Amino acid sequence: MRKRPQQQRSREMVRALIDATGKVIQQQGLDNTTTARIAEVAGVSVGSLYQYFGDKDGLIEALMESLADEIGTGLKRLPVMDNVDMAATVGSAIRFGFAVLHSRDGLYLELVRNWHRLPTNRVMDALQQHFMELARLYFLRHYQHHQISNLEVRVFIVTNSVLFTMIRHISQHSGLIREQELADELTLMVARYLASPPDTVEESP
Amino acid sequence: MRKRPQQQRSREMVRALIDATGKVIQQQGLDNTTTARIAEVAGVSVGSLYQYFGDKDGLIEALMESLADEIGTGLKRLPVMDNVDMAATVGSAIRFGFAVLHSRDGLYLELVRNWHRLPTNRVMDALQQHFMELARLYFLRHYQHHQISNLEVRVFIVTNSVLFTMIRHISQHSGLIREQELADELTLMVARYLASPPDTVEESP
DNA sequence: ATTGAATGCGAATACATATTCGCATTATGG
DNA sequence: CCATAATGCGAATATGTATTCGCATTCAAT
Repeated sequence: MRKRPQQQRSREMVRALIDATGKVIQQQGLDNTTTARIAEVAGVSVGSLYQYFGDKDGLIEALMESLADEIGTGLKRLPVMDNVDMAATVGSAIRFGFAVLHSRDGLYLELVRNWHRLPTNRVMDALQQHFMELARLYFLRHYQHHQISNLEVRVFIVTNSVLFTMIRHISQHSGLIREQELADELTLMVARYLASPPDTVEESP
Repeated sequence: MRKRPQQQRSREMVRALIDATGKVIQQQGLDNTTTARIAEVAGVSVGSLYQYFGDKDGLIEALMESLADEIGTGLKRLPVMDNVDMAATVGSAIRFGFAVLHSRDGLYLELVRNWHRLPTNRVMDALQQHFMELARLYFLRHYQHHQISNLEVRVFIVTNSVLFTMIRHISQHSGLIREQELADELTLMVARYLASPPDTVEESP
């Protein structure tokens, strides 16, 4: 952020600009998101935009940071320790994921679709770290008898698998597969995987 | 393709342009891939480029088509029916996936990273359809005793999970997780999932 | 009320890059 | 060889968009 807003009106403008950025990305897509349009939607001029954000990317970064907070808050509310049942726990996390992706009229969807050219990494890593923490707690509580030595790898796999399967489903497969079924199947896969002891592969029957 | 190349030299030029497109995307990234650079690398002029390709996207489409063939050929060579063991079969498919993503010096990686704004869908769908076919055959052969009613959903989940976990690993996590371990764990997850009967979730111990 | 700092403006500028077009060169059939 | 079509060229053009800058307006302290 180029300059720090000091007065009331400028703080409001910064807020309006960040909100407008989200709205424009959600409505026009990331590719058609221009500084001109953002300023217009925010009801300010392009010039003012550059008072507080070094460039367009700075604006987007600020948006991501704002959203990261939002997700963090949501994650902390997840009931992980209440359920003894692994599937139920995983299921609630997956439902939360779907809810986030569907919220804000597709803004999250557009952002994660373009994760590669955005500072999505910070959010993704935060998310993974959160799940890592949850998983650690869960296993400490319920699975003391068999150590999961490679929990990090498993959380990495599970996080990415679920996230991108959801995204692909929402953005392409509109209709052929019902979301409920997808959620159930994802839950099945993840719960079985996480509950299985390491370095053991079932033989085929 | 705007015009059909008739003479020898023009057919060679079209080939050179497609190859150059791949090379430039791989070396400069999709964002910095310009028609000027493509023409330069191909050793022809921009004007000539537009003789045979309506626009830049047409060129990229031609590239994708060419690569789709390459993948299709590779998939047909996969030994699916030889192994009775599910994990071995899944494992060989996953190794094939890694091999493709690593081939061509990161070209595939850059393409799939930007899957959303490219005609990757055709390739993705083809890939999924292939795996669907393989899965159907495999189950017909080895799992006649329990029907997998929702094979489509499962193949959808598995394909996307594996593909995007690989991509995330190759592009971000360079080092923290070894590729061998990731492949093994993915195999474990997928094999267990595909082998499990539908609508059944293990209770926690 | 005055004044200097903070804020706001948006036309003008800079830049990157896709696409065109008139002309030059090369191939092919007779 | 000639005539005609096919091919090839690349400077010039068109377009979209990020960023700047000189001037106008508003705030806040005295």
